Amino acid sequence: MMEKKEQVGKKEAVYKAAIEVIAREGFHDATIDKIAAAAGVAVGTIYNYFQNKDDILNFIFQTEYEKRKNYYLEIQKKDRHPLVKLKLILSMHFAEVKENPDVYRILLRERCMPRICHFEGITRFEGLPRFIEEILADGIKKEKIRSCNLQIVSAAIFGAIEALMSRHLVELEEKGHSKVLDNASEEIVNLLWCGLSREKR
Amino acid sequence: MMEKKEQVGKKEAVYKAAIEVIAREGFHDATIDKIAAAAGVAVGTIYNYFQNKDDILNFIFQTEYEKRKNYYLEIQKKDRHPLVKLKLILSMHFAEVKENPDVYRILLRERCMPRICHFEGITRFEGLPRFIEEILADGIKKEKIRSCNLQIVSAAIFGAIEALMSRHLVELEEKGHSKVLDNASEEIVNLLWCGLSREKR
DNA sequence: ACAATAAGAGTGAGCGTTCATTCAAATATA
DNA sequence: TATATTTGAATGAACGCTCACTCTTATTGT
Repeated sequence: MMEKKEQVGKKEAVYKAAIEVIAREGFHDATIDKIAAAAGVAVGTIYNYFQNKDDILNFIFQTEYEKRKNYYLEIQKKDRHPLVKLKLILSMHFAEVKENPDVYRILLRERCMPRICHFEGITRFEGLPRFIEEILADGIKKEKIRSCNLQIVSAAIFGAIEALMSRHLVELEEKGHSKVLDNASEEIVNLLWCGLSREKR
Repeated sequence: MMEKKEQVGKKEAVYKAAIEVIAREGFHDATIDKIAAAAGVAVGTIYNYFQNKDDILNFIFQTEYEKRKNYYLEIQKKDRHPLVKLKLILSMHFAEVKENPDVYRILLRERCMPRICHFEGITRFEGLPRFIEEILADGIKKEKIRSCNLQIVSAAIFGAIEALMSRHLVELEEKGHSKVLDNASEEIVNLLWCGLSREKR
């Protein structure tokens, strides 16, 4: 009647199929043929929605980055103790990885692709620790936490988050289930608050 | 008739060339031709010392894993405070990444290859947090540090180490120099000991 | 002379990408 | 309403290129 024809969620279908296949086989072994088959679509069709194979991965990273960024921003502007904010970030990530393991398999595995210029989406992702840095900075300014080296501590926290999610996914693959993340956010926040010292406070 | 095989350090030459090329281009784009050229050797020669391309990467991981494992074991059996041991581990890694950035570019980037069965060397590497776990367990038993979830805390610490090294390498590539690791081990050990609380102890 | 090792052009499989063709729905025509 | 024409999404066989790996020949060492 008007507009284009029916592309009823074809891109969506390709997107979901790509996540499934790339998560299972890795980006390198995830051929266009496999993704097309999983999406129930012809090879050529994929190229109606994506420029090339790299573009698919980039799109995944972009999309998922936006989600996280928005959540980070929301948390950031709350008026809470910095460690409460950090706990929200931890819980968000841990809930997401439980709900969407495939996505995180990709984010964590393919994040370190070499090609410099391509994959803008990946480099964006590397900016997430920046949000943590700002939360810490704000907390120091408001004298809620002690002063520290922001770059180092924020990188360490983000690294810890990633490592725990990786650990969770490995356990999931090896044993079919995982309790790694069950108390992880409490444990980490507690560690960040009082450290490992035995003295009571 | 001197030895069973090998002429003067051909395997060593290939090994070093492989590290250089893989670090620069990533494993996928590091072709055998390039490695052979960098080693000043013919393609066929490489196959006298390595079964296939994967075997080269595996060998790198194996070799480098052994180095770290031995160092971890040495530290582990010292009679020191657990956080002193941890600091030694941090310092060792940070010194190594400064001295041998190419090796760590590979260890950190290619560590998350998908192929399950292959790359035994990589899965070995994933065992390193275990040593941290044991150091912590020992420290708790001897009442040097408070009790905590070993799996979570050790994974977090190892993740923090990796993240800081990655950060260092990125800065190095972007700006040509990096001070990220200059005070990193002190900062992290301090964080592990007293956390971010403002209260004095 | 005889292994042992090096050499590197050749080979074939795999895969990303293209493009001529198809065909059902949308629109125009009568 | 019935029929002709246009449109462009979908298709998938074919293409071309990139490697990992092989194999025959050359070189080196004893």
